[in-house]
Amino acid sequence: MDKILLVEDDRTIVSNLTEYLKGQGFDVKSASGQTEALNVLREGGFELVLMDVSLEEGNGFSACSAVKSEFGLPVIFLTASGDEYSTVTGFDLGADDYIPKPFRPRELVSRIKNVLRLTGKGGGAVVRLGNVTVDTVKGAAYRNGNDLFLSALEYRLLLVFINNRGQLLTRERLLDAIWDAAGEFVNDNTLTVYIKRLRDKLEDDPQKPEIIKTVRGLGYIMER
Amino acid sequence: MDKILLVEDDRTIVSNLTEYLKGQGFDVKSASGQTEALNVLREGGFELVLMDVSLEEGNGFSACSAVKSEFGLPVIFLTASGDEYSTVTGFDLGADDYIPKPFRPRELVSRIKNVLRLTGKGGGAVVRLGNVTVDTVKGAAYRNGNDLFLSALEYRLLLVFINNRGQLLTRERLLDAIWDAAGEFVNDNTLTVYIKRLRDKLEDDPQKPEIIKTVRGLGYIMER
DNA sequence: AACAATTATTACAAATCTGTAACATAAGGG
DNA sequence: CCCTTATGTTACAGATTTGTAATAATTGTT
Repeated sequence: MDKILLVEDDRTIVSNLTEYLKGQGFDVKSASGQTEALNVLREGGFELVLMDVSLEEGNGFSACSAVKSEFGLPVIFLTASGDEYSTVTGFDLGADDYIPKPFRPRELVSRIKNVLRLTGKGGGAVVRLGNVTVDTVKGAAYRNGNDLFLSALEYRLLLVFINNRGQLLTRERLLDAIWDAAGEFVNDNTLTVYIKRLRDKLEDDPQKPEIIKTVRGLGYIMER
Repeated sequence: MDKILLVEDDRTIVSNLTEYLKGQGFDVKSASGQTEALNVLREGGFELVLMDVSLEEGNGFSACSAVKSEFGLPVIFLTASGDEYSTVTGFDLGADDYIPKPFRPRELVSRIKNVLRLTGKGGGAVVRLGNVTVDTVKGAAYRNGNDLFLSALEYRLLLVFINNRGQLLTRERLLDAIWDAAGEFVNDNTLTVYIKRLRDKLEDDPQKPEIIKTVRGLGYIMER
């Protein structure tokens, strides 16, 4: 399960939170200060950092930047001072959420899961469409686990559908999204051909498309 | 600037928040209930929905699912009841943040910007590297605003660097990330050539790379 | 059923991508 | 400074991508 680092110097809080979060299925490590935190992070495998901003050495904010820049992990601030200044500055420094103490453990878990989902850590950033999986972190699409080796434009076209799932996309809008944005002028049929190429790679039965559907006279739509 | 829909039936709150958010550079529209909200959303162009969960018709939670499924927009709940139940359920239904009333306007703005950043709406999901911009939503990279037309593999290689910024990446790791994952066996020099191709497109002066740096004997690193 | 309009399919050259090899240059150790 | 090794550069052939055109199939409407 997701591995979390808790940066907190209050032994009681550490022990309580650790126990609670472990009970919720997280793998929890702790560190009592910034320096220790960075050392523990180097052991690798962490998905998120929970950080008390009332830390003695430094002010927590600088530690946040350090975590972000060296490890690229999401950070949630826990703080006693629920004042406006801290909130704004915390977010400005790249905190992904901010929870004033006292907080309820269940809310903490909700927010942890939420941040993991939003940041695409903990197994996110992947869109599933039937047998097809699109991983925008890797920039690749897979079908039944096999790399589809989409061409650059096929991939871009697929992203347009994915980012507008459930919405009808007109031919014009699709053409604009891929070709016109670059100031190209292409044959109208180019889109039709690309739709076919995508379907041939994505669909189980390209003759009966389930992923990219035609809405005659209007355009195409990707079902959710 | 970012276009936001405020769903709230209290006229006073609507007028106060609208004014404040407009002052912060947001384009704010409002709706007093779920049905109206969905109609307004159909006018298009929205980036985020702020939703009061103490709405009369329905309970706000179902409206959240509707917004998510039909428009794919991030939703922030505003609520009078800061109770645990609402928080958990709100996140479960896909809310991207949850702000109990009363809240400070500045905190609201922070959280809006944060959600826009995390969800990649509002011009987010874009990574800037000097003159180069990578938009993983569009699946494209730009230099001074011009599409670089990276090939599929060039783009994938770039993503590996971006997702590991500030970390040293060995040749082996890079080769694995792009080629070995697909079970390919390629010449070791293939990577060197791709590094050059990327640099030729990304760097201002490919002879003096600033974005992808060589760490002799160890690998390559993308600076932050 | 006949028709027009839309969408799908196929095939094809030109452009680009991809991997390799051969050669060039740069960096570090003795 | 010389030598070795790592990295950079260039050029090339084969594969793939890309856009177009010609043709076929489908759909909805008379």
